[in-house]
Amino acid sequence: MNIGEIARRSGVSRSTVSYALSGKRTVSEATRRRIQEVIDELDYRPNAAARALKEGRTRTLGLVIPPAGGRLTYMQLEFVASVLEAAARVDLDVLLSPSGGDHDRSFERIVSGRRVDGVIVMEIRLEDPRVTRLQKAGMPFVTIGHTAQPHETCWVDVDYATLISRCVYHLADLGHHHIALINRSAELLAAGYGPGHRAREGFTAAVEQRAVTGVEFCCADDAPAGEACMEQILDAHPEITAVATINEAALPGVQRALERAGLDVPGRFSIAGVAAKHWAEEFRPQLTAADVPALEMGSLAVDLLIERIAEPNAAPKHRLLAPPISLRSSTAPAFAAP
Amino acid sequence: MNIGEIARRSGVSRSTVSYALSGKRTVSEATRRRIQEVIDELDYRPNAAARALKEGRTRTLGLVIPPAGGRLTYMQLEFVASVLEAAARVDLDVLLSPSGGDHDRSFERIVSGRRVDGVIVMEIRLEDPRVTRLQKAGMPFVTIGHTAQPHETCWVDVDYATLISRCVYHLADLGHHHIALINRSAELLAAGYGPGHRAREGFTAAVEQRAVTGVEFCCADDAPAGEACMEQILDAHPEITAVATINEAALPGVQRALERAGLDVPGRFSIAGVAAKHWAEEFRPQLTAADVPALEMGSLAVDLLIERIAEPNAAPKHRLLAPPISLRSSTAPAFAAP
DNA sequence: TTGTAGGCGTTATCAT
DNA sequence: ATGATAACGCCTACAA
Repeated sequence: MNIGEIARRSGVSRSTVSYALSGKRTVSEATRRRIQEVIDELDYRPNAAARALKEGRTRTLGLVIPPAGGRLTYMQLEFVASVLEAAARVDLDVLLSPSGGDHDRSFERIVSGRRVDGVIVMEIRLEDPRVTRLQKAGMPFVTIGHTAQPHETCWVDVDYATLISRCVYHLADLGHHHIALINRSAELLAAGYGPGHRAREGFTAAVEQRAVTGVEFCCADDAPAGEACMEQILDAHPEITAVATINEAALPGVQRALERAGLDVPGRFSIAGVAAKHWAEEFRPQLTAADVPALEMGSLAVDLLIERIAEPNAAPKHRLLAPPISLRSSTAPAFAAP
Repeated sequence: MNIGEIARRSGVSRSTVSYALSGKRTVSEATRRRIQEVIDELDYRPNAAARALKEGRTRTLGLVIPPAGGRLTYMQLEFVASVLEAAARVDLDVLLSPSGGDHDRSFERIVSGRRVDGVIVMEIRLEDPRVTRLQKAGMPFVTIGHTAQPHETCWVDVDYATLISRCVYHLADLGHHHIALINRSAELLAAGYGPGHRAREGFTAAVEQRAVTGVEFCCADDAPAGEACMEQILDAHPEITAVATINEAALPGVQRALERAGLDVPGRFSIAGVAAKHWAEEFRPQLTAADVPALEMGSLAVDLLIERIAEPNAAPKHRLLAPPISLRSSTAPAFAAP
């Protein structure tokens, strides 16, 4: 089914059908209705490829997610969902590319095959070959997280430094003098993963400012690692009474280790962090945390990208989000031995 | 950058470039190399829209996932990841459409806009308007789960009836005489959600065959609902000593309710179910469960779809998977009061 | 071994 | 208010 067939059946020319559809020139009400009837009957819809070829745009966005191997965290998942939703709202389709590195075929297809009008890239590293590639290809893009050259590109990010600082302040205010940071994995940090580095910075700065002692632990993104990490903390640093964390996937394990050690939260041990709201509320007791606004970030990223596609040469825009900390039930004054 | 430019710079005609790329006719080694050099230099890649228009296929698959509102379970997430991976292996892109109902714009764009060569649809209902729509549009598709007319379509599914039966047999063999089924939500069941219905069938049949008593509970897909449901079971049916479940998302809540009730698993209470392996292993103690082979299902679905695209009129193929139950640590002989 | 030319389905310019 | 027509970039039958 194509526009020619619709034209034939409605007894008009193809251009009239096209204009009736786009509204870019006036079409008499009578013919418009006749055309619409035929269209409805055959449920015709313009061929996307032909339109893309002619218009030079695909009405499709690319979303580059971490490679399929690693599991998505709830935060990432929520973000993907919100991008899909925001794109659907403005009638854009989304092509997913699970690629981390540089020479990924699916990534290459998307950028140099002009399959999409713009790209959103998740889980950006401080030095990220994908960003370089997109810049070179002249493909509009927005990143989630930013590189070491933040002023050059469009991005949306969470201000992990500030948020972790706030967690530390909050814990210090409650009388905790020895605080641990449970960061993301050492590999991720070594690879230049921004949130990990910025959490570290915020932690170090806050700890110093409040004159409490702070120890950082790296931890892989899953429950068993969280359990092991928490055990190690309790074992090696019995003086520690509170943790701050950006590693939401480790939380169930952290929780388990504390339970096993017989440490009541928050009576004997406090936890504060940065997490998806859903995750924070599943924690028992519910987690005092900065609720990462993943939903908002997704639609923000889509908005920025659409803007950038429209004006590829405008100055890059960024948004650094620092959501407030939601006080829930996982923090309390430091336990004072009777 | 287009094929004409490559041709110009290599001093050959466009067709020669095209043939050099596709290999569909012999090109002298010398010109082939010259062309390749130019291509590498400009990193040219054929425009996907032009190619799709000419060839009548997009080299893209559609993946219809549950609408963005509801959260994906780990099983679903794993499935999505495996579809992406399987598609990437054969150089196909994947367009995601989050749509449940019938008149979804993104779904319509995909099917009647010829944006994809075929579609994989998740979370099929027994009567599913999307299936009808795809059939009417003549779009090749594979469903995850099947409708009430299973012979008419291609699908991959998990044999929930058999798996839940096996769970019940296992529990009965251990001496449990009163067993509960924690099913998915009542709304889902009412909407004709196949897995829920088949779990029910398998449960009823197995309970009858082993002459034990069985009670079914519906439960929403999240931890709080699981907690409430488990509490209700313990409260209303103190004789029950074991549950079988297909509701993996409820498991953390179930676990919590049992802990709070002071019921050791598996000493005092046994649990067996159907879950993503990851989920089963996160449960404490690790869950005796049929590990849903989500990864395998994804690549199976992609294979079936590719086959169907190639032979749209062949007899529909199906695969009903019944993975074995992995014995872990959540089931034990029924507790005998001393 | 290589070149020429037509058409895939749209949109948009020009003409009526 | 509407029609004819040229292009978008690619592939491929046909010609040389």
